[in-house]
Amino acid sequence: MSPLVKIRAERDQMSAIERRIADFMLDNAHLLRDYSSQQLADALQISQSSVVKFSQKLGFKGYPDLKYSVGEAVARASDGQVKTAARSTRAAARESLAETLWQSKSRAEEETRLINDAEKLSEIASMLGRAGRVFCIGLGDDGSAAQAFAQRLALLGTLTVHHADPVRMTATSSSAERGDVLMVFSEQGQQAALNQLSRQFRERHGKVISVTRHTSNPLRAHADATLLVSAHDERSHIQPLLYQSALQHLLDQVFVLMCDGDRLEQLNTNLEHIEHLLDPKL
Amino acid sequence: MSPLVKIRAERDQMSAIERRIADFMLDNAHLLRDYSSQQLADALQISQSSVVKFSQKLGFKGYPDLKYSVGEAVARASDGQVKTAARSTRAAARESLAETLWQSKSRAEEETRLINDAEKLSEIASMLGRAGRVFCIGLGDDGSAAQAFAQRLALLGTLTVHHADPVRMTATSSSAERGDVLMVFSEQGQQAALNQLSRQFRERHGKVISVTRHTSNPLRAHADATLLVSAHDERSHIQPLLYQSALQHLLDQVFVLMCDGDRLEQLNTNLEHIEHLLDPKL
DNA sequence: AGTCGTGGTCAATAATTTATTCTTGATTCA
DNA sequence: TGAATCAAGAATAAATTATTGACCACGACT
Repeated sequence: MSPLVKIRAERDQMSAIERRIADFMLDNAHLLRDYSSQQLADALQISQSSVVKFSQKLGFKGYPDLKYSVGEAVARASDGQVKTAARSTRAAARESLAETLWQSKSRAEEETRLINDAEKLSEIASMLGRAGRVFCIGLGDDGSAAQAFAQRLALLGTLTVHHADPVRMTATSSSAERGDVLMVFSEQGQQAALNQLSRQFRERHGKVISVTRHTSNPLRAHADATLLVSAHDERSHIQPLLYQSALQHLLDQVFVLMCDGDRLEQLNTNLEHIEHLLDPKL
Repeated sequence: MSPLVKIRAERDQMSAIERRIADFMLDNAHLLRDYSSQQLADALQISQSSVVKFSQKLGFKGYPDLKYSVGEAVARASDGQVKTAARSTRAAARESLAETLWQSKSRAEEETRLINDAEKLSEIASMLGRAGRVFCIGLGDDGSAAQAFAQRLALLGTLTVHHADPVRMTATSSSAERGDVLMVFSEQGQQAALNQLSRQFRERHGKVISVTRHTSNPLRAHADATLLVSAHDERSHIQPLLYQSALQHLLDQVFVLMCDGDRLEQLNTNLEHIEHLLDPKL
């Protein structure tokens, strides 16, 4: 996987200095060839060891290994540019909104995929599958996602409750028991009310799954399992769309993983019921 | 120029040892990443300095520079292959759920893009922008999408109401006036209640935008403008995911199209307000 | 407040890798 | 034969990279 995508994905939970390095590399990937770790450190006014540590944290053997990898990525990328640029400039200019927006979503999806490995998703899916009751909560856009997911779970035969209001949720969750699961949707993970709710839920021996942006945040820190989303765009009206899209894809995966034998049957039964419910109304 | 081409070109006038190095690089270009100059020398039973001199003779700053350059060349060369080779055999089988599901979504998006041309979307965006009031309605999954879209519109400063219940909606819409817009979300477009609501709305000189699957259906037939979604999968638990994704993308496009000067400003103001609303709760 | 632990940074330094120098030996040509 | 040239390797210098240990900041917990 491209190191640049990886850097982008991890950027959010980096320290200030690491983020400086990340930004520099993202901005000047093509110049990296001429930088030793020391020169890079000087350029950013940081220590050389920080650069090395940065490289290792990302999973590379060391700085030269990262550099080599970035070189490959740049080569690939600029190669691709040649191909598309050759497809006449007009074609690129007339690229529809649909296409560019979808590409942005794809990027977000890729970043998100990198930070949620398959085992973790399976684990979460089975956690939800085994759960006695599942509670979903989230505010604003997160609330929509939470609600939609709750409905999907319900179709699979899992007893699921959705709340938009943390206060009422508190009342409900005070009856939480071992085996119950709480899914908390909070992009920034900074909602005091939700964090408190989570703590309370865990005290009653319920499991908490957090769904947040890939930053270090208190909600995520205290959850039994975490779903992480990475999505970036400098335009404030685009970024939420990317976040929602990546989040939705993550939830869809969990949903699909839960669709095994029994539950799939249950789902089909429910879908039939719904169809019957609507059909006669013609 | 690719270093590999250069090496091949000069190979004929090299000394025996240089030729050994050249051959090794040409044969194992993709493995070079893991070789230091010393390791390469050991592998070929020659001295490390010979490797360095070889690099310099070819015009590179030194061995790492040559190595970097070979890395680029390999990346470029294998880039094209990867795209086609990855399609076949085991690679496809071991592709993750995330990837295959996203590919399905991409297909659905593409199909959907083809049946909603850009002009139509612009037209719908401006229709919503000019609207006095906007009403959104839908049942089940369609309801979630309708609700989320309504909230986005509201952030843009457009007076928007969401309903999940057609009966209550009837009451509201009886006050519809010229300039109002009704968006009806109904995958199959067969909901009698919604169709009747649409008719009633048009009688009161409101505009109706239908959002349905790309089939011939009564709802779509009687709308002033239509958004169409195409998404197919033989698996009953997958298809709704694709439908939702393609639908969401379509709505996102309309939203983005509406984000011009004034409204974008309004959006940013609202987002700030929301942030303020949440922050102090820490 | 206190302090324990954690995580991040840097300076110093160790380790590794790369580049240069210098010597040797082989070859050529006057 | 002997001077000149050049490739190659050994030794070594230089550079780059990696690790260590000390320090500080911050949050959690008492």
